[in-house]
Amino acid sequence: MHSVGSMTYEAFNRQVMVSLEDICLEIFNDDTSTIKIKNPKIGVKKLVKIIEAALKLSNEKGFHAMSLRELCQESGMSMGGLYAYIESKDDLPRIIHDQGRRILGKVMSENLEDIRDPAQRLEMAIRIHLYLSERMLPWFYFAYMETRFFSTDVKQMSMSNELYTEKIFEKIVEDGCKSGIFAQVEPVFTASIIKAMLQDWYLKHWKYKNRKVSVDDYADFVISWVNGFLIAS
Amino acid sequence: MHSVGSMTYEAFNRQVMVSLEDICLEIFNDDTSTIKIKNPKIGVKKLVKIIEAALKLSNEKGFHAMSLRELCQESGMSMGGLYAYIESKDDLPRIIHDQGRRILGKVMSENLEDIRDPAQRLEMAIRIHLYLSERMLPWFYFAYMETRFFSTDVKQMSMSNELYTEKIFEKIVEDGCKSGIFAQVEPVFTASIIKAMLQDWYLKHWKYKNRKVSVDDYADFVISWVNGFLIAS
DNA sequence: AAAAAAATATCGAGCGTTCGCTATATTTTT
DNA sequence: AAAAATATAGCGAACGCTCGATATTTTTTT
Repeated sequence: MHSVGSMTYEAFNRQVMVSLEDICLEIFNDDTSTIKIKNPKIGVKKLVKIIEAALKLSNEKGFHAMSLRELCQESGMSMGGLYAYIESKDDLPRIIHDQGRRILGKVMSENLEDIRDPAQRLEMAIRIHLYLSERMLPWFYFAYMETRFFSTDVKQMSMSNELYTEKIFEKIVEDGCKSGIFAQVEPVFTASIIKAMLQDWYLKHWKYKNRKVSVDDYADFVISWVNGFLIAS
Repeated sequence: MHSVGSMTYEAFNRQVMVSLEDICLEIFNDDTSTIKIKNPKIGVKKLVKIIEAALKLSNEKGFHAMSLRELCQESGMSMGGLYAYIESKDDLPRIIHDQGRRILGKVMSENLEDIRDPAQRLEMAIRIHLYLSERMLPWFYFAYMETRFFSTDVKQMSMSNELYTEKIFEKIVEDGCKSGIFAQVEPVFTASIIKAMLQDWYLKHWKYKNRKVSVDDYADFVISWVNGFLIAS
């Protein structure tokens, strides 16, 4: 069994390798119908640039307000060139969500699979989620703020993503309650509120940055709060 | 001193009168330079329709994606008619924020002014904020989701709004710590997290509606969680 | 290994459409 | 009839998107 007491953001960064290139290669190989580029070396490199530029501009001024001409300038390509990678502007959110979903799923399951104790599992889940959102902040922000604008299928993809995370916390709390380690609480409610705390980190990032609160500080505080409720009460 | 134990959403609705007409009359009287309508009876009525329509469409598809032609159709007026009430599309967020800020400030201060006990004061602040956000859900959603897109002055107005609320909670927690009623906690952190919980109510409203969680249920749960942390630990 | 040919990737001007906005005409109210 | 409010037609600009031309890379031939 793992010892999770010493997990920090620094350790997370050393341990968890999520290369944007790797994920973009997967997307490149999957989306052969929309991506008209053959050479993976070229395609992946540009895909990375497109996603980074789209996230940057969308988070600054909103996806709708971002024009494709701006996106071209930011990612260093032309209108025509861009359209070798997407079929329409609405393709972008799908590509971006694809990328995030793959990483989130991979990292969460990898880090939780061999921790059995509910309290340790809960702490690890909270830390991993916070650390990953710190590392992929633009993606988390985008996924939260822009989802409501998109087509039904992208919206559903995003919602299932959200429920996936929430279910993880529900399950842990439920197990902890059953085994008597946690107090008898409502798992659905509890998971909701834990999630709200985790989201506050990436939605109000500027606030915590201004106050010089590190992600480790925040993680410690959330965990102490959750434990205060689940164990003391 | 008030007894706050029995405060419910129903009681809030009976007690707290926030008429959209009244607020729009105030806006109408203040914005004489931008609003070119003379007759208050006509002007206020249309102003209400414009605000309601703008909130509805913005929350559905985003402020940027909402065209003024759609807004005209939804509010039952023509392009020319609309421009008797606004100088530009960017006027709308300012008017909407104006309206919300007035109500929020009024309701919060009115309901908190004569409660001294920190625990009661905290509970009342949580309930009032939740109940008000339930009643003015489109406004709260709009204020949260669209702020980042707007001009500097509207953005600052919105941020000062946010800090105003946060300061209320900070102050209460601080007082409670000093007087020994609450455990020794970090007021800034604690206020942040309480705020995150309150925001979750109006940001994820569909989720709680699906689960048939009423705003009273949610308020009870938040308060029990906060008390669990502030008093038990 | 150099040259020619083919395949791949990039470019940017320009398409039709819709945007925010306004000048002018018309209707309604006083 | 004067004033106030509304409706309409249309402006220039910017939008998403396309397409023929061009540059670059890879493959084939000599």
